[in-house]
Amino acid sequence: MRTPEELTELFRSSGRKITAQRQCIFRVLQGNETHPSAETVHAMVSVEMETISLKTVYQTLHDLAELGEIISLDVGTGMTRFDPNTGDPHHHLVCRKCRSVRDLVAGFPDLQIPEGADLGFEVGSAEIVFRGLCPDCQLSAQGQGADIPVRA
Amino acid sequence: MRTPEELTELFRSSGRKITAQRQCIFRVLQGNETHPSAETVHAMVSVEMETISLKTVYQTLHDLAELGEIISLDVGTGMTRFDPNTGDPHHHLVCRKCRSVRDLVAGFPDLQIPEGADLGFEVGSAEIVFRGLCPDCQLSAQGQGADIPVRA
DNA sequence: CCGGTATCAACAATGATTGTTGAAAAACAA
DNA sequence: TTGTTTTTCAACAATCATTGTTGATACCGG
Ligand SMILES: [Mn+2]
Ligand SMILES: [Mn+2]
Ligand SMILES: [Zn+2]
Ligand SMILES: [Zn+2]
Repeated sequence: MRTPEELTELFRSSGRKITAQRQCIFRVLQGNETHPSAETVHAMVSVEMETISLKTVYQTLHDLAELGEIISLDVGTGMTRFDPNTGDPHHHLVCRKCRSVRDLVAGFPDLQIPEGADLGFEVGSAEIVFRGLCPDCQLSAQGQGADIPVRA
Repeated sequence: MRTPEELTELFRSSGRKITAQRQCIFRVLQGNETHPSAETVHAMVSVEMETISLKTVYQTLHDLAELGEIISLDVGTGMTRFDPNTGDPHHHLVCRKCRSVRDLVAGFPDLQIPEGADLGFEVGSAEIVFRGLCPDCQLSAQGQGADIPVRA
């Protein structure tokens, strides 16, 4: 994702108008590595703008995704997560307990599908989701503690 | 997943009763490689039993998942898919257009996370989702044709 | 300044899934 | 066979993330 300033320019040049809400969302997303959901973005933005609506957040996130400035992620946590890190291709670590999502910056160049194993699919991309326990949840996982079920 | 006969025994020995509905679901799942959703299982079972309720299908699928006989999959198609192939670990090919899901039986033993890249996560499993176009959709993809958006 | 967006609140709707109820049917142990 | 327990069913309502709607107000930008 580009800087809020560049996004401002991009929005304008793509026929969109610049509002305080949108710029606030730009700022919140900038450098954010937590892969927030729309709700989470809304909560963060609400600190600065108490009256911003969740609807507006969804709209702006969709605009950003449409422009390729953020990526919509579905890692099975029940809510779409948004990722401003569009620069380097990467994979994700997902905590089974608290559902936090972190980047895993590693190549894995060996995702070549063996001859004939692709069943005729024309494969365009591959995503790896590593599931486990984040550092925080390892501490609080003394003995018991059920995982949060993955979506429904 | 075991055979319908073995599942019948397993259900009984786990305190569950055997019904015509459940056995019908066992049969439909047996050897099914399409990763059906609950709705799809319901549709298939309905051919034999017109009055079976979707609720019953959900219940039985959950029982089977609880017993480890099938796996619940979330590959971003909006509906949970069920996989009776619990024998060999494998990954999945997902069609961007029709959302069909097929097995990709390949090792990928090189999913070792580089030192320090795991951010302290205690990683238990890794799933790879390959996205692309299935053979059928390659044919009907002459020129245009929008992808079905991934969940929401 | 003016026209077109954007935002807001408030609300309804979606779609997959789960919960509830009460009645009827079936399973199965004795 | 009988009696207890489970399961199923229909018909609903509820959930949760997300999208749509409306009408009024605000404000961006040429
Ligand atoms: Mn990421
Ligand atoms: Mn599979
Ligand atoms: Zn955690
Ligand atoms: Zn397809």
